[in-house]
Amino acid sequence: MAEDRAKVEPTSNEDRYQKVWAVIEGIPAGAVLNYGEVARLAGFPGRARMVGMALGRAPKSRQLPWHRVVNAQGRISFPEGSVKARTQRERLEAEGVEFVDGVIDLDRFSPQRAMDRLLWGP
DNA sequence: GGGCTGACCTACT
DNA sequence: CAGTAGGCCAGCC
Repeated sequence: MAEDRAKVEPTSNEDRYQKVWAVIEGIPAGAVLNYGEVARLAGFPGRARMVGMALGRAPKSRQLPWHRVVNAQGRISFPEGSVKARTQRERLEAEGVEFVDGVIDLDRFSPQRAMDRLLWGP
């Protein structure tokens, strides 16, 4: 019946956002992930845009480390010079993330590398 | 319900 | 290296 059809899609969008937020909360300080990677880790490959939505709709009470999410080119996805962009950059640099020409080396500042630094030092 | 937008990505030229 | 094209899909008219 119609109810069975409804159960084919058990997860609501709210649930999807919860998964996305959980992944973002798992990004260690000093590391960044791009939107597509967050989507993939949350179980939604190819849906990078959803991550942006989830971030925008995240409740303030959640205190997400939203600044650790950048785009696939390693650049901040807010208009350059905007308050948000500057805030994000400041927070990242405070954690040791380096910008070269406004670009972050995603490989060098991946969560994996961050964990390595934690264990082995810089 | 159709159309547009957007904190995006990959692949290809 | 830059620029384009197509894919993606939840919100919001």
